[in-house]
Amino acid sequence: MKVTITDIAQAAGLSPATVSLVLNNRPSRISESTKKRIKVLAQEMGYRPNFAAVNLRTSRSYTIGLIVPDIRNDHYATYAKGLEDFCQEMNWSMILCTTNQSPLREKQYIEALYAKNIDGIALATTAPYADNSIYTSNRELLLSMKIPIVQSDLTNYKEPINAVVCDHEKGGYIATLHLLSLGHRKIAFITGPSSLEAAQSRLNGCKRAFKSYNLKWNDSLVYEGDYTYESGLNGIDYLCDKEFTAVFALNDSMAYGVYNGLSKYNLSVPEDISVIGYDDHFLSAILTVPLTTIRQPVYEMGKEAARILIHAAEHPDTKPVITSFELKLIVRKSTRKIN
Amino acid sequence: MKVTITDIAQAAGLSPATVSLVLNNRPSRISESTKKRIKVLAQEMGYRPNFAAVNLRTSRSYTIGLIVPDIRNDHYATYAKGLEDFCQEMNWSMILCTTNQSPLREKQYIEALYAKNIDGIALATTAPYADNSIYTSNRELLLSMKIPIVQSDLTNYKEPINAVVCDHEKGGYIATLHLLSLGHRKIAFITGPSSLEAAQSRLNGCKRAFKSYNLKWNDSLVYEGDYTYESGLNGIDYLCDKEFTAVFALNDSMAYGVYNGLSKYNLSVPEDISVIGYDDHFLSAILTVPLTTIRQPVYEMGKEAARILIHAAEHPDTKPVITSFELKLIVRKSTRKIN
DNA sequence: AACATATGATAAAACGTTTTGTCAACTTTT
DNA sequence: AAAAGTTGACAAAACGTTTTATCATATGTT
Repeated sequence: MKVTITDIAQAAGLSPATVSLVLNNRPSRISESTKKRIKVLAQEMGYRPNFAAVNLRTSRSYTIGLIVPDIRNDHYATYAKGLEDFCQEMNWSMILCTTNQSPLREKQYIEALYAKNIDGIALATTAPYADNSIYTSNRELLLSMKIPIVQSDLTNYKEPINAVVCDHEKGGYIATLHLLSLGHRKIAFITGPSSLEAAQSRLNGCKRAFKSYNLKWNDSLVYEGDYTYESGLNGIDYLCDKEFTAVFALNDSMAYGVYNGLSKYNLSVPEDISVIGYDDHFLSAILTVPLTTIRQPVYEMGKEAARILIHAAEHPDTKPVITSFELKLIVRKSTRKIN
Repeated sequence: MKVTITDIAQAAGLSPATVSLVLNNRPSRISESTKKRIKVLAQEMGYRPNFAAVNLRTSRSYTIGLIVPDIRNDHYATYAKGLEDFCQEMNWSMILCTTNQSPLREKQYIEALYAKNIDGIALATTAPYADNSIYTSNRELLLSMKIPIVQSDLTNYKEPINAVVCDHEKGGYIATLHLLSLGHRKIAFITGPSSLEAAQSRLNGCKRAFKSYNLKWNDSLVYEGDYTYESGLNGIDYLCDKEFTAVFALNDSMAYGVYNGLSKYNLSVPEDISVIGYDDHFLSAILTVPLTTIRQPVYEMGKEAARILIHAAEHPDTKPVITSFELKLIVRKSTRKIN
């Protein structure tokens, strides 16, 4: 059987109260000698606190929930790892919830986490799903629960919330600038869904780079993808009869599609077409033609998200914070100077 | 504030006992009319059970723990997704624990999960780590806790345990057979760590295929890798002065290393060298030269693992089961017939 | 009319903690 | 020697459920 605080109290000839006080290092007037005695005893008897009891009594679970669309996606896996590593350091736990982009499933998770007295929720689902109304009501549900939350890559809530973000406008800007500085002028863009805040920002950055070079923006060289490999392929099919020397795929998955799409038309990277991605997926470094891309410090964002959540759980009156991370251009072999 | 069973009881002019009985659909002699009344009231008042209380009272948490080396690894992410999807269907939760291959961290997790009254543990860490003794003592700790566990890809415990496995000997066999049937006779092997049961089995399957063709096995064409991309690269460096027409990398990551290693020596796939991998990583299909490989139904294994765990938690006296899954040869473009 | 049975619901204990106000036994001060 | 202060520890309630034995009341049987 499990050994409880009462068992220890009995063995030591003390009361459960005393044992609890000592084991939690609570300010109290217990003598050093009994403190030592209890700690030794707890060690010897192999005491492990029963978290269900702690949780019930304190309504704290020392657990956070992570809600992501898909854990197989490297981006979310890395984020999860960051969160989880920090939780481990703090002796907290993380419940993983994957929604498969279903707002209904998201709702179920939110309610389930609530029932478990979760101490914080990291929300990594940003997409306004097809059924926007449930998506929105989920945000409201979340806010009404008064549980600390931290959102990634999104800040447009009604009330201020914790968030970890990158300046994607700048990301789009520096990537485009890279291509421009290599001499490219006819640049094709394969974007993310225009409904996403971050996707919009990236594109705005691209446009700003064009402006800074006094170049005219050409909408016909823009293809709206959906961040999938396939949409990268489709993008090239759409672009094939247009004139361009470089492609900016606004995430790496689409860049892979671009690679294969180009090779279908016998165009090689970077000889014929330069390609730049966004995300720095771990694969991008080991492709036959390593991909130039923008790196988001996703792992660090995950860690910071956990830090924010745990801090907010322990100091209920902290104001929401938004932590912004730097993006970095990683130049590899897929982009080259022309002319 | 949260609405409790007592609140509902009060509102209905009944006792908490009655409400609990009804809400859990327990066999009882409560009249249909009160049942309905309670259910309606619970709905209206937005009742959510407090799991901490349930957990404390029943010492059931309706939660399983998943222990993996690294969630960024596609294999484990897919496995996790399988588990998590099934948990979601059953309204259970999954706590994610990533060990980074540290047996100490594994131990901490096992103890933390125990403290949370976890109902089952899916162990996906198979590697006898550097410090074998902790690794082993962790298995014993796990067994001594009398919590249902399900191990993947490993069966050599002291006592029988639940497991989900593939017949890797057969996997090695059919992959090698594929190469042999294409006319290859000088085949190089880049294996996994010989300390791993599954890696050993795969290699045994390769040897059996050779025997079935009455061919002599050549140890000098075997390079022991460690399942990483780099060891695929290193394998080619080791093999470069040997004669071979095909490489069997015993996982896909190493196969990617092989691709790049070969291109370093100006050898192309499959014209000069055929390459076959193992795992069917999602990338293998979208490489410029799509990789022939052996597919493990990892997602299904994850689902089955969850099913086993939940069933074992609900029927404590079930005998351990070992579910075996079929491997499948996926022929793509990286292997070709010669002569 | 007296007893047995069926029906509907409840009282109360228990799960293992945390926490606060209280208490007894010393020690110091007056 | 009485009062005041200090020290060390505890009693008891509370958190929100689940569960079992029990209790009225109503219905049926002889």
